[in-house]
Amino acid sequence: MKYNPKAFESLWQSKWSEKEIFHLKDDKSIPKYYCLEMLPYPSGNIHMGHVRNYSIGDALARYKLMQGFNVLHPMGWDSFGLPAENAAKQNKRDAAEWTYSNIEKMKSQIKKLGFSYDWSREFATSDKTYYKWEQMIFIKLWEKGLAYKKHSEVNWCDDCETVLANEQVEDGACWRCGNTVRSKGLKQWFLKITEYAEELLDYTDKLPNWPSKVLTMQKNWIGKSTGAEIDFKIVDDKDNQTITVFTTRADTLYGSTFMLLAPEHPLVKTLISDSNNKIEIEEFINKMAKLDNINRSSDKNKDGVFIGKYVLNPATNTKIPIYLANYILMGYGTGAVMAVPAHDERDFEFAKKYNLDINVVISPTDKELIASEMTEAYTGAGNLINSGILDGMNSKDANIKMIDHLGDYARKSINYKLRDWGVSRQRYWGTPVPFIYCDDCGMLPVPLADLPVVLPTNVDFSKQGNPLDNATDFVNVKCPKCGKDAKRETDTMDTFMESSWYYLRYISPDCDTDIFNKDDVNFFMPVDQYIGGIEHAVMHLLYARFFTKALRDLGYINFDEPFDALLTQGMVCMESVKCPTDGYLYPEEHTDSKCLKCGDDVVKGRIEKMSKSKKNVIDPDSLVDEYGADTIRLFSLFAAPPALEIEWSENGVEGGYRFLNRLYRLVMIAKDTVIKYSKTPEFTDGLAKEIMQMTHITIKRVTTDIERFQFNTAIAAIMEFLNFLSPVFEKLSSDNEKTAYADAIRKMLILITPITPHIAEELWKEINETSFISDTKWAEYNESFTVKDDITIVVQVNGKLRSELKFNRGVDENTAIETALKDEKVLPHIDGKEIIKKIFVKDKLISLVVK
RNA sequence: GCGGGUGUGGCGGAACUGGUAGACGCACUAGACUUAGGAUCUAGCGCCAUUGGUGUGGGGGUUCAAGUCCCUUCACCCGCACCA
Repeated sequence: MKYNPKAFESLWQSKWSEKEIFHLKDDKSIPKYYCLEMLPYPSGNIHMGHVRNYSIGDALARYKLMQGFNVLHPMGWDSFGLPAENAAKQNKRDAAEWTYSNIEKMKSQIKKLGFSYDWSREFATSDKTYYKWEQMIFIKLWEKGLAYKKHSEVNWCDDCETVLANEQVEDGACWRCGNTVRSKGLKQWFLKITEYAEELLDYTDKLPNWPSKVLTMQKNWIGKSTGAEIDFKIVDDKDNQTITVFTTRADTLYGSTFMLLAPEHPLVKTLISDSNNKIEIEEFINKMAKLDNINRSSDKNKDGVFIGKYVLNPATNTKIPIYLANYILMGYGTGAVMAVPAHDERDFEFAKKYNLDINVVISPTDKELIASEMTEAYTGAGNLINSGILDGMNSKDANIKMIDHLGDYARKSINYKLRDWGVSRQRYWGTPVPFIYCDDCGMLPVPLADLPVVLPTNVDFSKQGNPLDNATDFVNVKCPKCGKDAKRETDTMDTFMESSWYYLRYISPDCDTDIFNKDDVNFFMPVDQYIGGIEHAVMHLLYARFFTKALRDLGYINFDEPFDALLTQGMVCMESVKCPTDGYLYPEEHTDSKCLKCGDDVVKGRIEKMSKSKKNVIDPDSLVDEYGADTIRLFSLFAAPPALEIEWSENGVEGGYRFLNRLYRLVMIAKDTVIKYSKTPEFTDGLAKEIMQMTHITIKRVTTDIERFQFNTAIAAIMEFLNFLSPVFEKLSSDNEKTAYADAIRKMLILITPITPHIAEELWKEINETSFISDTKWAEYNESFTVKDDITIVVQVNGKLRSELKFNRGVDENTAIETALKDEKVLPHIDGKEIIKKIFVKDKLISLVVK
């Protein structure tokens, strides 16, 4: 009678599927619970990160189902993207064929883990029945002015031959392939996410169930600064032009001794037209133009050039020189800055390099600043000096007064770092942007009746660039307005578009009359719990929030935020082994200490995120074959709380397997008793009472632990319960004791169901239960049964633990303290001393202070 | 540099509102059973020593009582980074 998961796991999976017990119920009177895990990219194989993500989600979804919620727990595939296209190119396989066969493979791997997905809602985002509606959303956004096309400098990856959103550039490199990103001018589609900057920021304070880390990252990404725009008159300008700067420190205007412009600033061309060092200036501009944004900002050295012109500082009315500078970005603010070298580090460096005036206008309280002696800018707080009307004020007041004082020359202004989302990709395997270009009628959306614009198959990958450009059948089209020959847009959409609204489509995946069924979406949204990796903190999670707000404003939905609660699970890590000469090694390439390739000593002990390049990947699929799904699920949840990283440990997995073995053995030994004694036990005394107390204490612990996602401690509680029950079986004598024991076993199986559902079903069947344990009602506890009668009161003397005393619960203060004062372990510490304080904490502790 | 986080046995980690630090698991030690097995069971297991002392990165503070609260300091991890 050995635990043999292979004998029954797949059997139960088929039964669940056959009886559709995880399908959403068509009944809006049942309270809903939407549990969602981030949908995977179908690379072809699941990895441990998936297993962990889905084990967490599944434990929660199953728990909620057992609690009686109508649980929506879907799964699908984020199936557009570059790898399919690369496979098509390299292996001459059709991208769709490659993608859908990967989906089949991954689906069978996921299914072997026994997750409670409602597979009837499954879709792939590359299905035309999905992206049809994405095209419709795109057109609706365009109609509302939230999608537009413009020429722009974009981040370009030569390796992937595509544009990257700002969010997809990491340290100047492509987030996908790591290649250095360069700037390139292209006509591009954008979504106006900046229109929602303020609301997206505002709501970061209204998402209490999101990790603060994610919210902070989004806040920083949106990057709001409140300040002012100030106009500076250009000296001796025939057109009386002004240059507008953005500043957050209008209070320091008296200290502004020069102005800085971005080399691309639109006024530069006219300003330098009659300059006598025009050649030098143009050289500088060309040098900057060659460096792209990324390379320019990675060089922290200050570089600039004087353009021979001046503006008037509107506060001091003095002439100050205009420079071009490498660190001024055209993309932020107005591309022009009032430099205040005394109080800005960058401006200070620049002033030192070019020998420009430094005027102190903020005086710290503890010292006097002397411009000529300063070695760095003073950016701290202080009071205004050398600032005329502002003298003596603090920065905040001075700021307001300055703007006010300047009248028409200044106005309050808000700036964001957030840029509009560039969604054009010059790639094949993505959703076609549904637009048509007609020489006569201009750019037109594809009529809604003609959607979807279907991605063609059999495109030619042999030429450089976007294969769609050469797909003549696709490109050549009649103008929907005038009927003449026209061309299709060949840009496809960023794949983050698909993941921005898939959670809505799950609710009515077969809806063929609209994007989704609005009533159902309004009922089942928002997602109650979203679970996924922290790597999506900014990109996906910000885009999805934006989509939700945009769809709300288009009238499709009536809520503001898509995800009520977010859980970001930690990484799955594993020890890596590195050889000084041969790099990372697979397990079979080294012994305990030596590299089998070259004989060098290996470096072990570094725990790193599992990745192919570090050769420290464990394949979940083969682990499932070896131990069964339950063991893998159990260990994934037991090793650490969900938010922390876990270190995969073979020994730890074995430990989980042993536990399931012990569970299986005990239930098989006790099963006849469990079957025979099926009534509710009476809460009396002795062993029966003890068993019942332990049962109810465990139910309480597991319930509260799952509620706060502490699956590790929930499992620990069940382990303790099993450790308690195992030796008790042989001690059972009375009927009530046996009834209490049988009840305990049943409850234990219910409690473990969300974590290890297969063994729970199997043992449930063994004790002659005919229903599925998976949709059995969750165990409830009686608070009064969780309270034990005998308690231990600890005695501290001067804060040190001296004794433990047994009492009945509720013992009164006097009795307890009197007993403590006579206790032989306490006496030596109070003998001959004066007791100056006695503290009594009911049922817990006595603290004596003696002198 | 800015922002966020984490420091508890040999290891992963417990400890709700301050109230017996180290639950549970791994590893380890000893023993039992043995057709010798990396199975199972029993016992032990923070550190130092003899009663006892000491202990949650370091230092200080509040308190009868601090892993938990306050100040300070160190180390590591993550995110952003010339954003005016």
